[in-house]
Amino acid sequence: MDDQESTPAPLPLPLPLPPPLLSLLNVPFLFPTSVPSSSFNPPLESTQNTLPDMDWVSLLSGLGQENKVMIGSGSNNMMPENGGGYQIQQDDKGNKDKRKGSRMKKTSRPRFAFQTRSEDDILDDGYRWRKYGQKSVKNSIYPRSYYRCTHHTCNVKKQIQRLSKDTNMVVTTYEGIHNHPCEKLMETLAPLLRQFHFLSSF
DNA sequence: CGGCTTTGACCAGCGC
DNA sequence: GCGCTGGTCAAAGCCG
Repeated sequence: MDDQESTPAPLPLPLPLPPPLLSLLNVPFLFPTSVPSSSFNPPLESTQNTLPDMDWVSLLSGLGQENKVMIGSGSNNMMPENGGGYQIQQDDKGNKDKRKGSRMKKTSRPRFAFQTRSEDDILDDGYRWRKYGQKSVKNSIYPRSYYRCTHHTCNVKKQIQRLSKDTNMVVTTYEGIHNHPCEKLMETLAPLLRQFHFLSSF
């Protein structure tokens, strides 16, 4: 049913790319484009440096702590490989949820959580999202919002939650990989691609 | 009128 | 087994 379950491992990229580009490359990593890169903060510098009021386990759950992969810090902390986010994976044994249909809580899809400093809850990552739920969560005065990609064949979800102790901080968790190009990006890049194609023909 | 948000209800996982 | 919690559904309402 869900053909995203067999997604290949993320490609190591030399530079951090905006989400639409990463999506085109089928790389399950996103970082905010609507905030200055200088204000971007990876959720962890190391596994010890957790946010005091952020329930990361809960936010990234559905997998259980034993299945959570925390990637250490590195020189390029924009990259998930270098600690720019959590990558959540799950082995076959972990997928023991017996729920039917879309109420499945546990998935084997990759998850990435990113912390951004922004006044806007919703980061413009180039994709269209439809909100399908909002829940108040424990230990946070702000609710958690649930979004789904509006593309017909795309099943990517994201959760957005603002930190109660640092109200400028927004934690965005992406689940799954877009299986379609970003419309906004394609519109933006079309002239550039044409130019590139023209120049490369020489 | 279609697409989206809001929001209460429902359901399953988990800890005790 | 029970209660709490998180994730999702779906009806109702809003908006362009």
